[in-house]
Amino acid sequence: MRKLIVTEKLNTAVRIASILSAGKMKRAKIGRVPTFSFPRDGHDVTVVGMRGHILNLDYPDEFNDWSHTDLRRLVWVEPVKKVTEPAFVDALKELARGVDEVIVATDFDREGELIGTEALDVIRQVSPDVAVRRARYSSLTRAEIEESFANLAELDVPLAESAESRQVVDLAWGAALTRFISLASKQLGKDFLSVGRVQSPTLALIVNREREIEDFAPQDFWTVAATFDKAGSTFPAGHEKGRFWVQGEAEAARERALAAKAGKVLEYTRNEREEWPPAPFNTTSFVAEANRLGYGAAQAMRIAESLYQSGWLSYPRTDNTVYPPTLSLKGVLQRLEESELAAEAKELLAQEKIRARRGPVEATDHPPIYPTGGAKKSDIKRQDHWRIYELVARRFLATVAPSSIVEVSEAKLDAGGETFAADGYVVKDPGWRKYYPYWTVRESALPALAVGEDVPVVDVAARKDQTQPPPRYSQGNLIQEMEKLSLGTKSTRHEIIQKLYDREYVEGKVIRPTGSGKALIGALEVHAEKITQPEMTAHLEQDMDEIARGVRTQKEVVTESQRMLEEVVEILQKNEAAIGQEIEAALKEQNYVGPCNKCGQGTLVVLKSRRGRRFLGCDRYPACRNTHPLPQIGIILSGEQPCPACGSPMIKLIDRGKTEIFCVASECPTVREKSLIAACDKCAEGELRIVHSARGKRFVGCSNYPKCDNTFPLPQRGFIERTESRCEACGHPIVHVLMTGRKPWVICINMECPIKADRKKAKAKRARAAAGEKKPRAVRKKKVKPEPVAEAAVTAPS
DNA sequence: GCAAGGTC
Repeated sequence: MRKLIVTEKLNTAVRIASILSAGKMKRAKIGRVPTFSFPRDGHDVTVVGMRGHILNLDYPDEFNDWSHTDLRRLVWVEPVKKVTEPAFVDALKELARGVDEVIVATDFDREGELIGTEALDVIRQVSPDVAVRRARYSSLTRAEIEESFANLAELDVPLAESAESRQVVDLAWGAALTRFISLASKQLGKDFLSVGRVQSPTLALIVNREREIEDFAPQDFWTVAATFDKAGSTFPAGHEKGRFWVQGEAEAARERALAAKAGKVLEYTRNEREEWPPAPFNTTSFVAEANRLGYGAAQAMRIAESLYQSGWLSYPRTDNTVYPPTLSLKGVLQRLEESELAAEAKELLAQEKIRARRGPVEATDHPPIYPTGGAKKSDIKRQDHWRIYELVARRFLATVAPSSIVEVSEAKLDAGGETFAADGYVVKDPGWRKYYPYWTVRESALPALAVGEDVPVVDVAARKDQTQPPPRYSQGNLIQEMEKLSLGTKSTRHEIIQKLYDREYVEGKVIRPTGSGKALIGALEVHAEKITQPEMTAHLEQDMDEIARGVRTQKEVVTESQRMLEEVVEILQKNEAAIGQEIEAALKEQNYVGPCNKCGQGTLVVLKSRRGRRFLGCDRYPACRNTHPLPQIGIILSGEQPCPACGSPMIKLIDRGKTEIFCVASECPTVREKSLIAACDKCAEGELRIVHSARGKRFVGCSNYPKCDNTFPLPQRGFIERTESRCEACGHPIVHVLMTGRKPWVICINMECPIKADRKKAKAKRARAAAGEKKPRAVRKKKVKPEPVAEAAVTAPS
């Protein structure tokens, strides 16, 4: 008998084949698709792994023309299944020939059931009467795989249908509303505007937060803080009341406390407290943490997937925060002994018992994200990949490390009838913190006090403060909020956020909605509220459960949804003109910078080149061909006022909280002044200026480019200050690099400067000497910060 | 040129 086992992905195919064949499977390929064959119990068995969904729902081709499709009709069109992975479909068809039994062994979840059904549909085209069984496993351990293949079940048709209902509903709502909004606002082709069950409520979160910030009325309040002195050590204590809303009351409290000269200790406690290690990483917590290091959600996932593919990390798409008992913590530590973190791994291996922190979510999909191999920096060459690997490896180390022990003390003191609270927080034993340096703690000392004793008052101060609006979302916060609201899945949330950026609905590291993002949500809330609310997902989930339980049919659920959608489309169409105008106006305003400084008739607007680079151009193109380069990072807004020096429009650039206004004209004296380094020493015609590459890196280049190709690299961080001096050794310009809290760094811009070569040699010599003496060198941790900020006006060579 | 869900 011939049996075919179909899995969801290559990895599980390899694993299942090697378990069932005791490692003795034969590898082959059909086209580009790997297969694994072996004999078992007298049968010929072949395992093939797919690539997730191999089919996708779409409308028949005659509905492809957006401008000529009646939307109310589109709502009721039955979508067809189109092949998205032809190589896998071909391979399945070939494998289906002469097969007696198919065992669906895709992931044990709703989508897995549908993915298996898709494969089966293809197989049945070749072998209509093939027998079908289902293997259900929730982890890829030998025991569980053996068990699931010894107790095969049946394919769960209603479960697959529930997933298919989701596909139909998402496509209908997504396509109808996306087309409507794009047509109404005349944004067609690559500039289309999209709407969806997950993306629109996510965008609404951002827009609503922005409204809260806009509507926020800050309120003044005062705080009163006293400084006490216990035998020479002073400590601060805040007034118990916290915020005083009336200045006079704060002042009165301050004066009463000050007049008292001493505070009487009312309460004093001191306790040692255990602080547990952080929980193992699931996708959400990993992305949030990587985001704190400066990585975008999509970028962090891309790197994690790449590290998974090359065997350094476990599967990065998981909800689980509890290591399964089958994962050998000791084994992982032993592999890390081969890594850059060998010393840390050794220390943790020496523990009497190795146990891990359990996280709040225990799921069976995949283990939490952990390092599957011990990597050295030379194994992972890209610095951004290395930092992600190190983050995951250190997180793992922390989860198996001992608790941190801290001493927490609290005191209450009375001074002149006013009560003050002081607290101390001191790390006694860093425990896991030693292995996980990403979270810094703020320690505060509180001297030991005795209840009833008097301590002198050194000072009492009242400080004015203001209430703050809620903060904008970071990508990390947003992904956590999405998880809380069940918006999207571990595999899609980062993609949804990326989509909001791609559509230019949002911008910035600290996420702000753009004009079009606000206008879109504004219009949808009024006319199609459902699609802006997370509850739509919750309802769909319920419907899917009911289909899976056999309480309702796919047809019932889909028809009901189509009816609602038809109503929504009707309402939208009635208001099409107004909705379109609102969004168009917002788009225009969003891209407007000022009047054209060349032709005087058109306006300068932010445009995108074919390669996605943004630049300023005149809207009278091609009559006026005026363009100006723009920084590629940060938010671009109109500077509103014309440049005082040359009268051209100005731009406001917001990047990581820093706002800068500068003139768009690269020949403007204000711009030249900011970017000028010195006269070019190569061509004698141009001058050397700070310019930015396409990827946002700054360097020094000649203004005579492309005639003169003189360039020099620059440090990517810090403010570059021009000097009049030239290098004594090579004659190139000297610049100062200014960073807060550091002395100015004086450098010659020439990388080949003989002085630098000498220094390098000396450093190498020192290093050799140190190695020769076998002196253990302190590990110097490099502080790595996110991508550089462009602080000079951009004058890229044009 | 639509969505969201898998996976690379």
